[in-house]
Amino acid sequence: MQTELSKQYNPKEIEDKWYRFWEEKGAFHSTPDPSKKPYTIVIPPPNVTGVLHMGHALNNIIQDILIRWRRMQGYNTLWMPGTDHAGIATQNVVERELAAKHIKRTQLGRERFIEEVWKWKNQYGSTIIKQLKKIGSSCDWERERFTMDEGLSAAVKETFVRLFEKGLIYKGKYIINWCPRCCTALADDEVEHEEHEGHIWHIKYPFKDAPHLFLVVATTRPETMLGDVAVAVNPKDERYKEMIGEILILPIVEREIPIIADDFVDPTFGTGAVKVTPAHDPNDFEMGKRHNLTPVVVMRENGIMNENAGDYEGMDRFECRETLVEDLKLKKYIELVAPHKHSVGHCYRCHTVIEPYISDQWFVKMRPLAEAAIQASKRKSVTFFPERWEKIYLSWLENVRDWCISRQIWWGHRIPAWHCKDCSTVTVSSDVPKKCSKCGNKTLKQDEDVLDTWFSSALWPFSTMGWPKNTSELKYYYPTSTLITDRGIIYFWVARMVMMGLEMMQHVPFSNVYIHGTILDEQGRKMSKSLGNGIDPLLMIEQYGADAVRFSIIVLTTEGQDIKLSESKFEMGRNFTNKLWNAARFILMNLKDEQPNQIKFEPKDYQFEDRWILGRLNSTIKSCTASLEQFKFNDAAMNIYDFMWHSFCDWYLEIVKTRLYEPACPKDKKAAQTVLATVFGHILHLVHPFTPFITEELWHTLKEVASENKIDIQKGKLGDCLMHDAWPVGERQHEDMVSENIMIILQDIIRAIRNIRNKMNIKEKQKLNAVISISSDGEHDLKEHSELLKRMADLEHLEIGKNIKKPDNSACEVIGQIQAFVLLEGIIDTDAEKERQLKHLKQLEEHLSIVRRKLENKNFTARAPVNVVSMEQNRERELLEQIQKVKLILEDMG
RNA sequence: GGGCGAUUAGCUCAAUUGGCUAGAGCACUUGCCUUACAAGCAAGGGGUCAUAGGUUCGAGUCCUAUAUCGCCCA
Repeated sequence: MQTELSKQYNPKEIEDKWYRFWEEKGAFHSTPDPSKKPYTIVIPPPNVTGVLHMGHALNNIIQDILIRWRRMQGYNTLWMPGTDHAGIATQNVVERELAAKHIKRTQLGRERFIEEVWKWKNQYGSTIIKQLKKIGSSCDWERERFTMDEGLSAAVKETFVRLFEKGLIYKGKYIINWCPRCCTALADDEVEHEEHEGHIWHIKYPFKDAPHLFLVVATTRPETMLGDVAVAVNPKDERYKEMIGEILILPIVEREIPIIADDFVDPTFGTGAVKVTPAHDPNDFEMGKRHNLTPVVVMRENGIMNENAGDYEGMDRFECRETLVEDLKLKKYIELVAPHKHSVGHCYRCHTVIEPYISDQWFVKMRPLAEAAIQASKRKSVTFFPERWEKIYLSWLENVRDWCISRQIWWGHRIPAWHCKDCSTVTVSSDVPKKCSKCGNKTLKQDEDVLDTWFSSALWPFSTMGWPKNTSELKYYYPTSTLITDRGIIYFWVARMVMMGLEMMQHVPFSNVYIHGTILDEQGRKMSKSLGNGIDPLLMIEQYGADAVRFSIIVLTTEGQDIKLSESKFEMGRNFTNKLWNAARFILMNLKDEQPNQIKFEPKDYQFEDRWILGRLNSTIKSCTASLEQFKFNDAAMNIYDFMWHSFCDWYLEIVKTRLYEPACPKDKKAAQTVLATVFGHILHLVHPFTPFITEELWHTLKEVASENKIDIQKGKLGDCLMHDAWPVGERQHEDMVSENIMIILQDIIRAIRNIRNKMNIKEKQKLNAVISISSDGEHDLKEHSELLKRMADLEHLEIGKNIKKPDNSACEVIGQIQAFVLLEGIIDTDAEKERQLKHLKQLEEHLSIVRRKLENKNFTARAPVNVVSMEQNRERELLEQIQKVKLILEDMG
């Protein structure tokens, strides 16, 4: 192995290598093992048509962090991967490809078209999987599933049959959301509503018996009037009370339609009289049922007007609207046209305006299923993080209507229902039935429709484990642990998985749901193809490395908040990985010994800085683990970042250099080397879930160089790769608040001296002399560390003592009870020094006044907890002392 | 119309659930190519915590309004 590292980290040299290494070792693979606790995540299956975007990246980085962390903690972790067949989306993609070759799907026929889709899937379907590997996802690829594969198809059929037999699936003619471009029904939540600046037309409907009199109705979709079968008013509406039961003549069509009374009509909307079009409006459909009206369908499936539209037959629905309005105007049937803002539904796959349409469809009866899902979250069998999403989940379940599951497309799970040619009985079965279940006739025809893709996705947490077979996987891994997803599919997917899990498995599919934020562009807009504001994660990986992308994204991810992203944000992660790399470079250079010996040393041989860094490491391990347990990924990442950079590199590495370069004795050097390598090894472990590639690379090198040089970096046995190594655990023996507190004081003193040096324009290399005076008893503690102080502050001579008087020609800094004097004979800038002291005095006095304001408040001293009061009292005393010192210095300067 | 979220340094975000002088990263200023790292080092400057009330000994944090922006549902 190469142990000489380049000056700058180059992710390209190592990332693919390690991914291959892990995959070849089968390092991601999990098998049921009852002696270990499982930790399971099922991936939100991306569409086979999908290409990795930043949202996927974030989603999968989080999953990978959890999986890698839990794996290191000793759980038997399974991250179940796979893709979704995305019925409409995939069919659209393949249709578009065929269209380029001037082929229509209908020309091919169902079977040949489906062959084409499979061909497409086999060629392009793995694109997103390859991309997931690029970002380092440690999925169990041996178990990769696809919603259309054999096992999952069996699960879909089984579920359909069971629900049907239980009466939870039914077929019937209802108003559904129809996409005239995709030519299929959609579920309610597959419709996206948008505010449109439209119009409202007030149309005059003449009375049959008095053609010069009119009833005026208001509509935003005038073309549907062709299908009107009544006009409705509120029975309590005084204006129309007398007219109920009268007959109107539908303009243009000249159909006779009655005026009916229905409580549903809102008298304050429009004119208070509404046209009733049961075939083209959900409310009117219900009203039609209540009044026994026969719906008139005026549109074909593709949005073209049909024979019931009379002269408008053959026109597109919007063309019809325009023409019809013109005709109504000409014939003076329009009373008023007003601009009107209203929400219009669009197909979530192709954005075509949705048409409410009466049609024969399959439905899942949602109430009983939803009720169980509601109870599950109320008793906390499923917990949302952040918890506010529970309300969103509940409100959907509480108001959900029956789910239209049939789609009039070809790509998907064909409904396992067969219609008898003779008695038209429907036989539902997971195998092809030989005869009609009622009349025994053998000529059966399978239902043409396929199921909503979300129907199969809803089964994902158990269908991927082999259900309906009772596999060992199912027994071991189900229910899964955590689901990580975006808020956009709480209804589509999360709620439906809970319903199906409860119904089919009698158990929720996961105990925790973590909802992460959405990635936005710099201006806070959603990233979209049409805006062209997306950032390609693969391009970013190419430029900055996968680890840098992962780390940057995670640092930006504060719990559940959206993330404004720009390319430059990735520099942060790149700098972090480069810092890690160079820290490793330094350590590796300094572990190398000409004649490595097994030098024995005891814990008592550890120096102050060793104890300090081990203590800091210990608390970092604890806080980092605690953050991960609470899904606070950015806190965990920043914790390690801060420790690695600002404690380990900035201070420990610098302090320890003398021990490496000019050791007092071999033991001392060995101790420093051991601590250096041990702490860095732990850092690599802690960072590994965030930046798996670079840490794996550095760990292997570190391990090798350490063992060559007989440096024991980890008690116990070492794993063969970092990703299978144990997650660090905090150890009491390393807790060391004493060293931590002393180090804070030493750092303050060093910073103070450096500050003076800087303010007085003294070159860094120029050695200075200094005096440190302390007004309390801590002088021995300070004296013990005088070598550290001298080295870190670049001092030649240092005198430490109690209450030493300010030396002449010195600049001073007051740090609590300590005064640091830097002797500057001939170089001191008196004015600058005076200014510094005055500024400090002002700060101290301001602070004192804040503290005094509190203490002078009798209510404060009486009611605040004693510790808070005594804290303020101590502070007052300290401030007074410091002010005194600064004043003396100023006096001394004249 | 209903619900949710956001508003803190020039920018992007934190703040352990009400208690030290509100912290990071980027940007900025000054000085350094100091043999791990200029993707770096050292030292700095920078905040009326959206606004107005209220609760409290004490509010960025809790309550009530208001404003602006965003998301979801109808």
